[in-house]
Amino acid sequence: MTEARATAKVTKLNRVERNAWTKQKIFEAATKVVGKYGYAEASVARITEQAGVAQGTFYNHFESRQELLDQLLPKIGLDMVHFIRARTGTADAARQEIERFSAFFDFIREVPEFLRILNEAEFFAPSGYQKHLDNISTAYVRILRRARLAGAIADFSDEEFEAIVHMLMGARGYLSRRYSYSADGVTAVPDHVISAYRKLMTRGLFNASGEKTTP
Amino acid sequence: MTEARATAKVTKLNRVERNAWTKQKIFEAATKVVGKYGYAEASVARITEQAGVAQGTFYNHFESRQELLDQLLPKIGLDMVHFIRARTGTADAARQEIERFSAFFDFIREVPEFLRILNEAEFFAPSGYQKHLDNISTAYVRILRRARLAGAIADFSDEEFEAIVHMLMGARGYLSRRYSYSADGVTAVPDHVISAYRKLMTRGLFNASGEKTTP
Amino acid sequence: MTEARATAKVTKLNRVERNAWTKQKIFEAATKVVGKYGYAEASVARITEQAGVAQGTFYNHFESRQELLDQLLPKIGLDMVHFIRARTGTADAARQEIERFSAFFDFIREVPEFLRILNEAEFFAPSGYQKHLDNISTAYVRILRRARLAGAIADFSDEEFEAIVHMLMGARGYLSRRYSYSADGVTAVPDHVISAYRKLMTRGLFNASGEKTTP
Amino acid sequence: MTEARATAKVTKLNRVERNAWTKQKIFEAATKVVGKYGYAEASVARITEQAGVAQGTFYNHFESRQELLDQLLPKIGLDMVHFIRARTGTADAARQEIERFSAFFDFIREVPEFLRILNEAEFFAPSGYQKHLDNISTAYVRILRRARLAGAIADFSDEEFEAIVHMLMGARGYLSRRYSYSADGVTAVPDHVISAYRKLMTRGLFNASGEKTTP
DNA sequence: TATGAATGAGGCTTCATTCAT
DNA sequence: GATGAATGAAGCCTCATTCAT
Repeated sequence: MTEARATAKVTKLNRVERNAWTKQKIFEAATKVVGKYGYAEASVARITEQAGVAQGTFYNHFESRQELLDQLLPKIGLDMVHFIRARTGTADAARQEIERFSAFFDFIREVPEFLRILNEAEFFAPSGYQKHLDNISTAYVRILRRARLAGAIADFSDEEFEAIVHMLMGARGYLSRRYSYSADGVTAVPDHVISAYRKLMTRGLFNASGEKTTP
Repeated sequence: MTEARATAKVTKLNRVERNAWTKQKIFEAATKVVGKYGYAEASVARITEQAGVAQGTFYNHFESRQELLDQLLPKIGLDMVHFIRARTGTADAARQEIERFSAFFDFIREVPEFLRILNEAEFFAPSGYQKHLDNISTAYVRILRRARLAGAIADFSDEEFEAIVHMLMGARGYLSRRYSYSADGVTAVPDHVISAYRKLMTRGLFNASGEKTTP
Repeated sequence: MTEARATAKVTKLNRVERNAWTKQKIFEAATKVVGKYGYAEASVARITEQAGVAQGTFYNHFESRQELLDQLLPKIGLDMVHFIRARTGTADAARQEIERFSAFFDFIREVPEFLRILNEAEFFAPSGYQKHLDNISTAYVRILRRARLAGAIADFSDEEFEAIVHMLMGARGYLSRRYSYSADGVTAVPDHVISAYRKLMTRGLFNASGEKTTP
Repeated sequence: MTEARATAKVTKLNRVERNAWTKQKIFEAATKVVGKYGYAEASVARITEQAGVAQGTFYNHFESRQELLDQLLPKIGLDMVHFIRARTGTADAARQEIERFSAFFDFIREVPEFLRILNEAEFFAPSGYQKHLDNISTAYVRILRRARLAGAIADFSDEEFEAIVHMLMGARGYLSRRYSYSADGVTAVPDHVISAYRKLMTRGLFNASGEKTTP
């Protein structure tokens, strides 16, 4: 009895693992395909071929093509959050913002598919996009609030924070599209872009600590 | 102007005029359809039906569906430039920027289709999108340069201007999507959004003349 | 008539005629396919192949596969009504009923596809089936009423007529399935079937004029 | 009895019993599913889900989906025969026929799935349908023969009996479909239907003893 | 130039059945 | 015997584009 149960458990675990692995394969294939061809060209046929499974298999793991597409961005978005958090030091608030800004572009180079997945999601995976936006927005506002508490930001209301965060996200998006796309991959963001961002932020948002104030 | 032409009667037109008239009808139909359903749903069948012409007629005026889609944004984009220019006064540079920012959202309410056409163009009409971007970007950089010449902006290089412009466009796009969409049309942008934008600009970009500094 | 048109040569038809001709081809193909394989196996691919047109063409003439299937029975059903009417003489009511009964089976032999199209329609083309049923039922009830007026039937109410009609239709369906199907087509109904029907009707429904009353 | 077995607890069954129990569960599930959704929607997935077993399990008990579907009607058909027999009294032949007719509709209300299973079987489970037909037909003919022997029916040959039986079955089928289906279940057959049937039978088939003309 | 039917590739999804565990 | 993921064929439908009238 005990033995039987034991082997049953192992078998089941194996099954579960196999299952998860297949799903993971499909996920990765989708990431690659969407990253390379965009959502519009990410047909189930293409994804499953890339994953090396039959088309029917797809529907053992996802209700529909859309369901997968909607899960794509939030999943990678979390990876991004962790990545950026790990790259943010303990300097003052303004400097941390610059670090986050830079880390965002570092992540894009690390996960080249991310950019396209992010940018197109709004129209091809709206519900996934919304989820991602909420994830990022709330985290970001929390950061700004903390900075305000610490005295690094003055004169901005919570509502204004939310608007600011949308501007920042929008700015990053635009910049990344303008400067990071290239024929064969993603390149570094030019220095002048970062310097422009720093100026805008340190002067416009933060209590100018990020810039060496000329005496 | 689009509207004027559109509402003109179809009376006694010669061959050339009839031709242009038909093309114009298709253009307007496409604007409506894309504005309402998005590029993805803007099939040739739908557009020609809305225009009241046969499907085949479409290909007498456009090489392909994509060609029309690519022309859509640049065309309306110019309308927007004119609209904003007409709404910009002669105040100081910082105030003018705020005026432009507001005028942008006014235009969105005036031409409700614009928002969707603009936002989706990046992915469904990339070449048209690029053209629009260039149009706007060069015009905008020219404005900033003039402001710098006039002493309203200091300390920004031409390259940085370009980056700034992209950030501004990105910010507007995000904000418009966040605050302007609504169930039955486009609503006004909340005041706190405009105030947040003003603070960011007047402090971060311009030589703080846009804010009345309380003594 | 359907047949006449169908076999007409395709010589110099104008647009409208060509269009109707194509639709007719699809109709006939569907009749053949459903008659031979049943609705379930009547895929659009099979029908269009039989019709000699592309699959896409199908949807220029019918909204959906179901729409065609639903039109099939009522269309042939009308042919049947005409056929039976033409074979009904001017004898007394009871004899006419027997004539109709026989003509029904004659029609089945004339249009062998009819049987299957009729029998399966209830489940595969319910709305078309309903329409056919209404067509037949109202016509039949009218006939019975007239017979009652003429004194050939007594003692049946209108409601009972409706029930009777359903029984008659059901009986025919069953009988046709039982006796008319065969490996390579449809065979004649045995005499004893007709005689059984006659007895049931002339004694049960009509005022026994159809039988030579033994003195 | 089916129901009794179905609701029995799964306690302490040996191998053979467990096996039969599983098969029975699948049977019942199929009955429910086909009764509710029809054969066409009765996918193996749906049936096994309803039965609470894995899809693979299905194929340990049935060669194919079709095999199960073909067994469905004959099985329930026998239940029906028993049911009707139990409700048939010892009155004269004509009255018994009316009793059977009524009992048929009673059974439909008792086992609501039966109607759909019966009606659709002809096309979705033809071999099962044929088997059922043979079961019923032979039993019915035997009854009529006995009535003839007893002098209740005259003037019908054995072959004619068979035709009559098919008519009766057809009539019932039609009537049940016409009068017994309803939005939320099966309703009683209207009185005028039964009266119409009685008239047809007592006059057309039997030696008019079934109708007592009240003076 | 205008028309609109014809085309056929390609998309998403379902499903009976198999098979390794 | 039970399980359930994997398979791949097949189904319906959409749509940009072509072409004869």
